[in-house]
Order: sequence, then C-alpha cells, then structure tokens
Amino acid sequence: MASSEQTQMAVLGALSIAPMTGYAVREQIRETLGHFWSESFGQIYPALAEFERLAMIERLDTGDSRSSPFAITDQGTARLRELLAGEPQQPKPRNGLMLRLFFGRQLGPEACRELVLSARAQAESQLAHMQDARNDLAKDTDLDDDAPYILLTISAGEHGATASIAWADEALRAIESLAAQKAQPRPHATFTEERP
Amino acid sequence: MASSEQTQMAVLGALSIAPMTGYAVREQIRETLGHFWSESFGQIYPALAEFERLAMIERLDTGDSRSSPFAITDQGTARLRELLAGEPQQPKPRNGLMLRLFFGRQLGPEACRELVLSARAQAESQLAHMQDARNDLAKDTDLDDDAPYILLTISAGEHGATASIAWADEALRAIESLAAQKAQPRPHATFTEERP
DNA sequence: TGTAGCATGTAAGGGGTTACATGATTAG
DNA sequence: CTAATCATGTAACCCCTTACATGCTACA
Repeated sequence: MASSEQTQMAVLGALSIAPMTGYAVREQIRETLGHFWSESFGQIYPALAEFERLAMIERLDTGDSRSSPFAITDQGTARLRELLAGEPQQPKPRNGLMLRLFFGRQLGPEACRELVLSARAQAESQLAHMQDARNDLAKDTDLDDDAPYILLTISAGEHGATASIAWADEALRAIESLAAQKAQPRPHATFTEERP
Repeated sequence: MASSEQTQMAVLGALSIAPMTGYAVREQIRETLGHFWSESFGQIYPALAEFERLAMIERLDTGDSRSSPFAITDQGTARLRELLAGEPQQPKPRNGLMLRLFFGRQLGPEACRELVLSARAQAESQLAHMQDARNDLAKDTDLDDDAPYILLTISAGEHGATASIAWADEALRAIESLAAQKAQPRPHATFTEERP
C-alpha cells in the first residue's frame, strides 16, 4: 500500500518547490536530481494517489485543458518536514567499476584502462552538467528561497566529479606503468600463469 | 534460481584471490570492499551452491575440523573473466543526504548543518580506513599480483573521501552565512512563513 | 494524418535484505 | 559453563523497475 518514505520524500519535496503533474515530477527528478536520485512512474503515481487521499496534495483547477497539476497542502508540508527530519539511510553501495578494478588482475591492464577512461568521461560530463545547473539556478528567480540549499548539492556534484577526474588520471598513469612492466618482464621470472 | 551476475562476480572474485568459506566471503567483502560493495548471506550461499553444482568452485578437503573452504576452478575463473568483461551497470543513485539538502529550506539551516557535519565525520573515518587498507595491503605479500589493482580502488576511496571533506567544509561556511542572514532579516521583510 | 510528447496508470517480476533456524567450535 | 564467533542455510517480504496499456494533444 504505502509507498516507501524515500519516495514520499522525493515526491512531496518536488511539489514543495512548485505545483506540477506526476509526469513533471518524474522529469524534474531526472533533470535536477538525476545525479543523486531517481524515481520511476511505478512509484510516483501510486504515491500521488495516496497523498491525494490523505489530503497532503490537491489537484489545482487550472483552465488548461491538458494538465491539472498537484499542489502540496499544509498537511503535506508538515509530513515532508517530518520525513526530512528522519535519519538518512544510504543504500548498500554497489559500484560496478570498483568491483571490476578490484579484480582487475583477471581483466588485464588494457580492459581496466578502458574502464577508467569511460569513468573519466562520465565525470567530465557530470561536471559540465553541474555547471549548467549552477547557471540555470542563478537565472531562475522563482527559486531564490531554495537556491542556497540546491547549491549545496550542485557543489557536492562538482567536488565529486572533480575528484573522479583526478583519480582517473592518477589511475591511468598507474595502469600504464603496470602495462609497461608486463611488456618487459623481469629477467628472473621463471614461469607465467597465462600466455601473453 | 540463478543469482544475479553482480553477486556471481563478487563471490567468484573473492574466491579468485584466495580459497575461503562462504562466511569468510561475506567478511572479506564487508571489510575490504565495504565502501563500494555489499553482499548478504541470502545471496552468497545460494550462489555458492549453484557454483558447486556447475563445477566452478570445489570444496577443499582440509584436515581442519571446522572449515572446508571453497576454491575456484578453471571453469570458475573463465566465468569470472566473462562476467568482469561485461558492461558495469551502476544502480540508480539514491543519496539520502543530498535529497535532504536539496529540500533543505524545509529543514532549516541548523538541521542541514548537522547533516553535513555527520557526512564530514563519515568521510574522515572512511579516509582513515582507506589508509589502513593501504598499509595492510603493503604488508600482505600474498596479494602482490592483485595489489596494483586493489590500490586503484583504495585511491578512489581516498579521493572521494577527501573531496567529501572539502565539500563539507565549504558547505558549512555557506550554511553559516545563511543562518546569519536569517538571524538578521532585511528590514523590508513584511511577513514570515513560520515563527523563528 | 501520423508521430512525438504529455499524462496516468498497473501487473509482473527481479534482486536483495531481514529475520529466523540450526548447530558446531572456541575462548573466557 | 556459557557467551561469542564461525558456519550454513531458507523463507518472507520489500522495494523498485520494466513493460505494457491507454488516451489525449501538438505539430510537421
């Protein structure tokens, strides 16, 4: 029945910034929170239905033919604050890149290099996205009250992406020296586990 | 039936480093991969059973009374390499801290400050843990072949933790100036949404 | 006029955790 | 002796994603 508190928080939070349709909630979460949050329709719509039943949100009666957005009510805002005050539980980590590198010996230096390069590219693109977000935020005067908080998350994204790029460059150097060692094995090596 | 490829990778990977029991696989993943991976017994034991059936691992017949560790077979190693070569799919992000800060206006500066402080402490402890891991790795000569790859992941953890700390310090300054603003509201403010 | 985007939903299934059950061994 | 740790499993449940179904509107 009840959707998870995580989902409730994200959906009520989105509506706390501006009234919008369920579809728009999804879009907003994807575009603005995409780097650290995600929700799918399968969660959003049931949550909205539940919230409407509990009078935490209500449909706005716009003259607009095709959209009738939801707006958060006072009860909804109260519930949101209650949820936000709870302890943040971060999900169990599952970083596929790190798992592969950890067992990188089985993959070999070349494949690891590809992985790191691809991670680096992702980080670059995230960094660019964050800087776009920063500019958009500065322009949108509707968000003045939320902006200082949103900036904290943008800054976190930038720090993270910058760190990833620095790590990747360091890792690439390490992998190259590994590959060089492999190409010119020490003379006293007596056997190899696998052919080159 | 078949456990997920993610789990298979982690379990076979652990056994590729050294033979061990299922219990030890869990411990190793928690201690060594804890910052970027996790597996629970509910997945490890079924996976081990399946692998044994498929002859990808086999029980070692140690004289030891209480433990009979699993060792990876050639078929298991082949399967591991196949799995590692697949595209890493990272799970949808769900960062509870960032979600809360994004909607931080509803929480207020004080609560946000607590959140950032707690995140900073976590990062500090992760950094210390990473440096311990680096030392342990240098001492353990059994891991010489895997060490260069494992170092890549330790370095990533260090970069990430360092970035988190730098971000937290910046965020704390931003929050403090926010709180100062709130304490001394501009004279032309006409009403407040909530009492102080 | 048809295709792309907006908008709302639902049902099935997957992947994972938690909690429980059990027993053996070791250490205080 | 008994408490903690090692060790192996399983069943229920939860959360979430995917895929499908539906219809409307804007636009080329």
